[in-house]
Order: sequence, then C-alpha cells, then structure tokens
Amino acid sequence: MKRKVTLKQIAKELDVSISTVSKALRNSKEISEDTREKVQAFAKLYNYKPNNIALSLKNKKTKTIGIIIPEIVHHFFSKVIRGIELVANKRGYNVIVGLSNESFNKEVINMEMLANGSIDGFILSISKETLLQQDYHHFYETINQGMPIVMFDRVVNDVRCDKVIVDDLKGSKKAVNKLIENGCKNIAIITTKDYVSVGKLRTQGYLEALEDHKIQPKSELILKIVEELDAEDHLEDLEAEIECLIKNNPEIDGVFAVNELYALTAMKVAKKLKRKIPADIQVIGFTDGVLSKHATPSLTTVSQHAQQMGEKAAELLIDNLEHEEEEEHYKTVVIETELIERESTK
Amino acid sequence: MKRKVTLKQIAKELDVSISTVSKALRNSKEISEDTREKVQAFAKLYNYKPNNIALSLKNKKTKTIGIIIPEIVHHFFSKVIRGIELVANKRGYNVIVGLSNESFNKEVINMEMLANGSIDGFILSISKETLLQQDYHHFYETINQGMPIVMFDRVVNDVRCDKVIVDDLKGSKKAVNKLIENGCKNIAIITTKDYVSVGKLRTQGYLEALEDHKIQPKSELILKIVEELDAEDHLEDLEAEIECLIKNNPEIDGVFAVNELYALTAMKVAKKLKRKIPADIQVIGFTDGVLSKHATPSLTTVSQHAQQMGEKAAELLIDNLEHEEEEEHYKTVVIETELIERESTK
DNA sequence: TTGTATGCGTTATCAC
DNA sequence: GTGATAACGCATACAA
Repeated sequence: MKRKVTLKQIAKELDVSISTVSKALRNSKEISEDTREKVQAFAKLYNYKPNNIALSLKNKKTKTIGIIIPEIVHHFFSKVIRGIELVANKRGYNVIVGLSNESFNKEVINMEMLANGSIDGFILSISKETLLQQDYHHFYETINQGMPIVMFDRVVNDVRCDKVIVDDLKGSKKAVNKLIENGCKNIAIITTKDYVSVGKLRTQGYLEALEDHKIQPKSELILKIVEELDAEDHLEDLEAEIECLIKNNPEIDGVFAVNELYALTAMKVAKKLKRKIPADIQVIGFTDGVLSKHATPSLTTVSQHAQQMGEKAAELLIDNLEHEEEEEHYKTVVIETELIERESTK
Repeated sequence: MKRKVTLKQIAKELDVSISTVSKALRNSKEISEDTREKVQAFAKLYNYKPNNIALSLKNKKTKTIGIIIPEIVHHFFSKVIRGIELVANKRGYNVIVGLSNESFNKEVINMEMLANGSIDGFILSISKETLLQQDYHHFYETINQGMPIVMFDRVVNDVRCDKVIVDDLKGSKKAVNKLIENGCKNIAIITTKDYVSVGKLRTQGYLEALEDHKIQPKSELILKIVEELDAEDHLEDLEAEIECLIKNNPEIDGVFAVNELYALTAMKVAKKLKRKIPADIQVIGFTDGVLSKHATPSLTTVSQHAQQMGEKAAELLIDNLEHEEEEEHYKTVVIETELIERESTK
C-alpha cells in the first residue's frame, strides 16, 4: 500500500527543498529546466496530486458547492442536482449534498455543518417546515458570514440572494387557459396549503386565468390538500378527498393539479367514476416527473425544466463566487415553463 | 458582514493565547474555571465553530463519504443515496456526490478529484462503460492508497472491497417461478447485454428457474437490448424490438423484464396487440421504481430495497473507516429481494 | 537558481 | 494554569 505522496516526501527523495518542488511542479521558470524535469518526472512516477484539503485551507476556497434539498427521491430534485453537477463539474467544482427531509432542524444542522469551511456557497430549496415556521435566521446568518446562497423553486423573497424560480403563475395560467380553450367550463384545482409558496402561486395563476376569461371561481372547486396526505402511506386518503371533490361536483370537466401525484390520482379517481379522459374530464399536472409520460392516458403537463434550473443556479453561484462581489446585486432568474400536451387533454 | 471567527481572533480579543482558547473550548481541566467560562461565553456570543477544513488537515480525516453513481435521475440510485445519507449523517459524516453518467472517463476523473484528500472513502456503482471495458485500475489504485471502497449493485468481483448486492439470481428465479406457478408456459425475458453484471445474473436466474421446472429455454424468447436503446430518445426503437418479440412468438404468455422501462414497454406493446394483462400475458419487472405502482395495470415487481442497500453500504464503509482495519477481510452483503404482487400477474 | 520563513486554523506536546 | 511551538500540506514573498 503506497500512501499518497506529498511535496515533502518528494523533496526529501530528491534532496531539494519543498518550495523548489512546489515551484517546479507549477512550471515556475525560477527553477532550472534540469531540476524541473527531474521533479516532474518523479512526481509523475509517484502520481503526485496536490492535497485538496491543504489547498482549501490555504486558498480559503474549497471549490465545493453545498446543495440542501428537502428530498432526493424525487424526479424534480434529482434533475436539478444533475444540472448543478453538470455545470459545477465543468467549472471545476464538486457538489456535496445534504437532505433536509422537509425538516427545519435538519436543514439548519446540515447548513451549519457545511458552512464551517466545507463549501464555498449553497444552492438550496427550502423545506416545508421552514416555510411554515417562517424562520429564516439560518439563511441570514449564512449570508452574513459572507457565504453566498442561491435558492431555487421554493424560495423566500425577503432573503437577499440570487434565486432561480419557475414562473409558477404563468405556468398555471398556461395550463388553465388550455383547459378553457379546450372547452372546459368547470375547472377544479387540486393544490397545497398556501404556505408552500409554489402551491400558492399556482393557485393564483388558476384564479387569474379564470378571471381573464370572466369565469367566476367557485370555492368548492378548490381543493387544498394538507401536507400529511402527500406521504406514501396516505394515498388512500388523498384518493378519498379527490373522489369527494369529483362526486360532489359532477359538473367538473377539467382538473388542474399542482403536482404529478395529485394529477395521477385525479385520473385514477375519474376512471373509477367512469368518467372518460379526456372526453368527460381533461387533466393537466404541474410537474417534471416521470410518471406523466407513462401514465394511461399519458398526462399533459406543465414542465418546469428542472435540469435547466440546476444549471442556472450553479452558474449564478459560481459567477458570484469568482467575480468577487461587485456590489450586492441579486438576480432572480425565471425559468419559463412549457406545456407538454399528451393524451389527458383534447 | 461578520466573517467566521477563529481561535486566533478570540485569543486576541480576550488577551490570552490560542492554545488556552482551544483548551478552554474543549473543556480541558488544565484551564481555570474562570477563563474557561469567559472563553466559552465569548465563543458562544460570536458563534464560534471550528473550521472543518483545518480539522480535516490535522486529523487526516474529512468525515466525508464520496458517492460515485452512473446517474442520479433514477429512482433506484436516488433511493440508495437517501439510505447512505441517512446513515452517514447519523454517524457524523457528509456525503459528496459525483456522477459518472455511465462514462469511464468521468468515473475516473471524479474519483481522482475526490481521492485527493476530499473524502475518507467511496461508495460507488460502476458505470456501464467501465464494465464494458473491464478497466478497473482506478479502483485498484484507490484501494492501494489506503482509501476504502464499498461497491453496490453493479460490482466486480475481482476488486478486493466490501460489496452490497441484490440477490439478482434468486430474485429473478422468484419472479420466473411465480410466472410458472401462475401457469405460464412460454416465458420471455427482456434483458440487457451480458456485460452489465446484473443483467447477466438476472438472465441466469431466468434460465435456472426454467430448468428447475424442466422447461426448455428457447433462444428466440430471450431478447437482449443493446444499451443505446435505453435512452429517452430511443423509446420507439425499444418498443419496436419488443413488438417484434411478441409478434414473432405469439405463444408468449409471460414476460420477465430486468428493469422497469422494459416491463412497462412490454405492457404497452401487449396492450397495443390486444393481449390482455394478466389474462393473456403476465408481466413482472425487476425494479425499485415509481412507475410500477402507478401503471395500469400496476406492475408486479421484484423490489431491490434500494434504500436498505444504501444504508448497509454506508455502515460497511464507516465501520471500516473507524475500526482501523483489523486485517483485510472483505464482506459481501446480499440484500434479499421481495416480490411485490400487483395487477400484472394473476 | 534554490532555499527559508510564514501563514491558512486547529490540536497536541511540552515548557514555564 | 498558561503559553509557545510544531505539525498537517501547500504556496509564496523574500532572502541568499
């Protein structure tokens, strides 16, 4: 077992000083061609690679980005990570991942752990619990310490940092407009409680689209699912709620769901109630998931371009990191959504 | 903006030496209660946290695990990561993720990048290209440098390291046995080329199950998909191949697919050919995906317990890291599969 | 052209 | 009880 070789060892072997070795390896022309070649050959032979940790300590830069997300087993978030990793790697950065699991505490702990020198900056999406408690002190403290943050998707406006968001409002309007154009008169929305900012915005888009078409929104067609029902083991409850919605309002001929699971469940319920899709009920989901494409019928969706969001977030962060803060000027980049039409709409 | 405070700054402020501060903070009883309290209060006030990088350099331990996987936008891999992260975090480790994107080069580069001090050990699943080229020098070199590796799922036996695998063979046999018990006489398999070790093993399990039941395998019922067709943009080709298989062999009454996509595509094709599932054709897939549950009909699968694999891999690695190598003795842990029966089988 | 000294932040050893 | 010093691995300003 040959452990990693250090400058010191090379210096000793070659009977020169450490700095000579260091300079020789960096092709400093202070060093004679002779020793330079000798050192480089030796280094190559022993496969010398500078120690990242030592470099980090010296340069006060780790070339590592910290990602904090609520959940990794989720198509949207994993696509974002892929985008971040792609850009990060291209620009010489590594990526370290922390999961908040939607918990405020885990979010805080994870961030504290990474903020102590392990990374140069954060890319994150806020956990539901944090959004609910509206306690953002950990973000402020991090930024105050001079560590930049880029938030994506689930962001909070008060915090002064770069943000990458989807145009939830416009995306929802696109979807609902489509349903209206396709002849739907009674469009229901299945959404989340308002403290999840994206849920709120998507609901707002729904309302605006109706308004634009002079359609009076009806509160009984707005179903706000409580968080707990998202879990795998509460699928039946979710189903029951949606079944209730459709049964109690038989006039429904269009459904806009703010995520994939709700949309799919709505289709399932509709089929169960012998309503044909898209003939009787048309369905659109807001999502970047994998289920939509393979569902039967396949689901028309509003795509969020998750990977692109990740790429943009990484670019913003690295630009910030490398352009030595030319004044505080934070951008909010909006990623356009795209309506992908499949079989669940006419 | 108050930058992170260091021991040195605290020492200066309190007009004591750095070592006094260090000791006081670590509750050394060398230090008088007086100064100890004073220092601790001050440290708390300024929210002192030791710098991880400095600690890493000193301790030659980073408390960080490197994960290298072929792809992150994949339910199986993201679940494994979740498992790793769970255990790692519990035991005080962070997780840094590198993606090989199924490329040999990216795998090598990523590993070299991380091996230079950034992490204490690897958990990885080998890229297809690496398996194809059978070039494992980067694994040997890493291990040779004293950096432990735990491989999962896609492993190679020659490399001396801990491994966590699914019992692919037994899992496949379970699935095929089920089909046989359910009355299938002509069972096709949709698998990958043999260089993907798990594909090979799953094919072998299929053959053994047939043999156990004295069923003569027929080569025309064994469809080996070439890698390129896995890609999103080649779905039609995949579909065409499978359609060919079923059309040319109308006697097929059971299909075993080594992954979710193949299984779903098989169901799609079967439906297109007006074959009822499970009445005419029963289908089982080898997978941990999300599609199976929401497909229509929902797909019977062999579950791999991905998260458990991740947890086990993390435990093996950290145990190894912390138990100062009591001789080289490498374990291979086999995670049992589980047959989850849904609507695609009788 | 080469080597020495210093510092990054921390801890451990040893001296006072 | 407290502090000076060395060490982790590297880069660099400065001295020789």
